[in-house]
Amino acid sequence: MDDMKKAANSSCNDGVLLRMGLNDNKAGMQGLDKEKINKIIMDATKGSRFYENELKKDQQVNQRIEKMMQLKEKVTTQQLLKAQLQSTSNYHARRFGVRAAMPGFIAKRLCPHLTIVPLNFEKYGKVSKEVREILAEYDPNFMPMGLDEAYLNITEHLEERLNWPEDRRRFFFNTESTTRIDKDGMNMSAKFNEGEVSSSPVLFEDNTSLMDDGFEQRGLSVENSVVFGTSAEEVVKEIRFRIEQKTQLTASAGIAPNTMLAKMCSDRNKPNGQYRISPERQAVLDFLKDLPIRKVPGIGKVTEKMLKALGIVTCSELYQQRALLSLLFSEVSWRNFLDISLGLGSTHLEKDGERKSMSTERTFSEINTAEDQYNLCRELCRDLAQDLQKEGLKGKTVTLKLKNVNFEVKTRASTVLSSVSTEEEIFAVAKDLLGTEIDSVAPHPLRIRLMGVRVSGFLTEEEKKYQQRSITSFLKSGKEIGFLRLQPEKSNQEYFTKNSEASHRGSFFDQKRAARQLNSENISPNESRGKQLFHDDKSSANFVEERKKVTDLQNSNAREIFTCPVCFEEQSSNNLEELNRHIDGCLSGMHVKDTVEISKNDSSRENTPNFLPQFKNEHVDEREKNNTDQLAGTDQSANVSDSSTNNSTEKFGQIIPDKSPRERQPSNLSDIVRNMCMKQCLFPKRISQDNEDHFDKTEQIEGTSSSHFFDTREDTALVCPVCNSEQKTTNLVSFNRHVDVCLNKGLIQELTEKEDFPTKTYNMENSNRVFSGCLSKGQQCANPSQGTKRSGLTASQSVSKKAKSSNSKHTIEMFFK
DNA sequence: ACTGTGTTA
DNA sequence: TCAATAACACAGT
Repeated sequence: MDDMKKAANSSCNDGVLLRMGLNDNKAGMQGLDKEKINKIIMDATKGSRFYENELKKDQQVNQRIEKMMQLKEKVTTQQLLKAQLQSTSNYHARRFGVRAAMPGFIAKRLCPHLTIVPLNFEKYGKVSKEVREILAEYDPNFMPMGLDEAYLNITEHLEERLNWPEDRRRFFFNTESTTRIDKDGMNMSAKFNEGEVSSSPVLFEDNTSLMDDGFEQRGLSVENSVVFGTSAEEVVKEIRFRIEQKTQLTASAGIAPNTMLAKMCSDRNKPNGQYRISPERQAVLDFLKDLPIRKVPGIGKVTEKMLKALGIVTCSELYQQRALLSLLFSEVSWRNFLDISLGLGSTHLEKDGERKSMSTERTFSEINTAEDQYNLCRELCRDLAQDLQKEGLKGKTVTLKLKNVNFEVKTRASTVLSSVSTEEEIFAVAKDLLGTEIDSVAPHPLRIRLMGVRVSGFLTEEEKKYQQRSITSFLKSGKEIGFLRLQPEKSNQEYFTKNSEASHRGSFFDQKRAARQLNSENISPNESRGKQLFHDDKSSANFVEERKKVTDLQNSNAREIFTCPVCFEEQSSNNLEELNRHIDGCLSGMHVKDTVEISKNDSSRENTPNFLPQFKNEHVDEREKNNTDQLAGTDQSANVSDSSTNNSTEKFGQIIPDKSPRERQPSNLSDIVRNMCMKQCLFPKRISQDNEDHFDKTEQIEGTSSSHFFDTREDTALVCPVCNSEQKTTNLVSFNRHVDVCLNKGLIQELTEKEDFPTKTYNMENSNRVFSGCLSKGQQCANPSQGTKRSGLTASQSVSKKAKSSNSKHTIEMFFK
């Protein structure tokens, strides 16, 4: 405990150095003299405004940590125990809760044997077509990430490759600049075999004995060539070899069963090497065991520091402290932490979605006159407008970013009702924001060193369509006059700019000028008329957009046939909304059914929100067992709800009360565990018997009693994402159950053996009271599915996409994403 | 829902 | 190394 306090109150110097990124946990710094560099930078920056600001920021972080530690002090043993149970079961319920919705989808999400290869190019290369061409040979769907990284799934390539003749795996050293390449070649071979887990001894041997006339004729002798094997490692070596031969760029790579691990792998042998984590559970855990959390993508210096204050440095500690983390951090965060500690990551390479914002910003030496600032602002708007138009984007929100000479950053945003894209349109908004800021420091000048403009809130593709349709139909229909009468002029003004300059500053002339600017490229020889027309035009578009949205939707698309993921009936519909309505209907129908089936107990419901998810799960599982026919529907409804928005989860929680009070309030720990195990059918026999044999038995029993709905259609083997072992069953119900078991394994063990509990000082003798206690009203409710907000101690993470998708409504997009 | 700040890559 | 760009989480309103 004292250690943690010390860590939290770490000195300012430490903090600043941390902030400045001088922390050698990340690869690449190992060889450098950290102390020396720190000193140099300290000397260079001490006393500067920059340095002062870094200090300030660091103190803010320290405050956050302090707050967190205070919170931690208040955490009771009871809460921790409760959290221990919940964190794991809620976690798995949510993460794998989508189960039955779509067999194929799930199977793909959980099981594929992926090999993902991020390539980190050493030099900042124009990773031009050439490279890309090479990568596409191994995975046509490879995903470039930024300029210097790409993920590819070479699973299929590996299969094909097994049958390839050797010549197809033979590559030549570049012969054009012989001397250099020879040298490179030697370096390459040396590096290839250096420090790699299972480098192939065959590589660079055996080649000399083969002579081939064809090669000789082309001036390519086998001495100048390499044959690569058929393993994943060999493939990646081949890729790196080819890239280097073609582009002179070296790359490091990682091979692992998911993106997160692959990324960390590629970090391992950074300069010019590769590393592989085999997809066995133990290999993953070994890799993670002593891995500093800082290495995990998404965990930056702040998160690192905060976790360090809790005594967490490695990924395994992240797992050990999961109960505490679930109390101190937001749900998104701690689930991400748990994901990390279990080595779970995304196994499919999703195309990154549509962009959400576009911005441009510039740093400069101090600018403090309003005139310069406005000019600069206009310039930024011009640049941004160009970029926007290149991608054909229009956005509703304009954000101005300012950094003053003290390095303090401010952003000011304004959302307008009609989306903007031209220089004038953007500037019209941005200049107001800028004006407000200038005014706010008046009579002092606004002294800035950075200005940026961002546009966000883009129309979605569909919205674009409607708008275009609306505008064109509007123009054609010639109903302007009728519409004009509906909208008084004043509201038109406000329609365009919410922060209308007229409202707080800006004179009449300002308005005039702004209007002129806006109109300059539009139309209208007559100024006043032009202004009117301009605004009216915008407003009309909006009006039409809103009014016609529904009808446009209905008329827009040809009828298509979808299969409802809930009732599995084919739905012929001409738009998504209709379909979604159907699905919602299906889902709520299920809810109603559930409600009727389960007796409601209001008094206990209020007292037991914390256990809902667990019992929800039980509830489902029990019926999976007892009534396979009905099960298909109810299970799906439950699980779809699981993955849906907080709203619907909440609703779900309220509608579905749990079981009888006796079960809800077990009198002691072992009762809880026993109940849990029996209800969830996780451990048919004695829970302390926690071995692999168990899984098989479980599967055999359940495999026979499960509905066909849950059978995977494909012949793909299911691989448990937790233990990474291939499962014999093709039945998703039993497969999911296996995953449950895996996830709960450690927990159950801990609870039964009463050891390995995060902080050993917690008194387990309290356990008898823990659960009744935590059901009382006064207790802090930490149930995530109830939407309880925690204080902002959270760290963000790149899983957000995951989080988002599991938060999306039960719309069809979710299933066909 | 929108805005503003902070973290991360 | 540093600036620029983008995404996202969270909190406050």
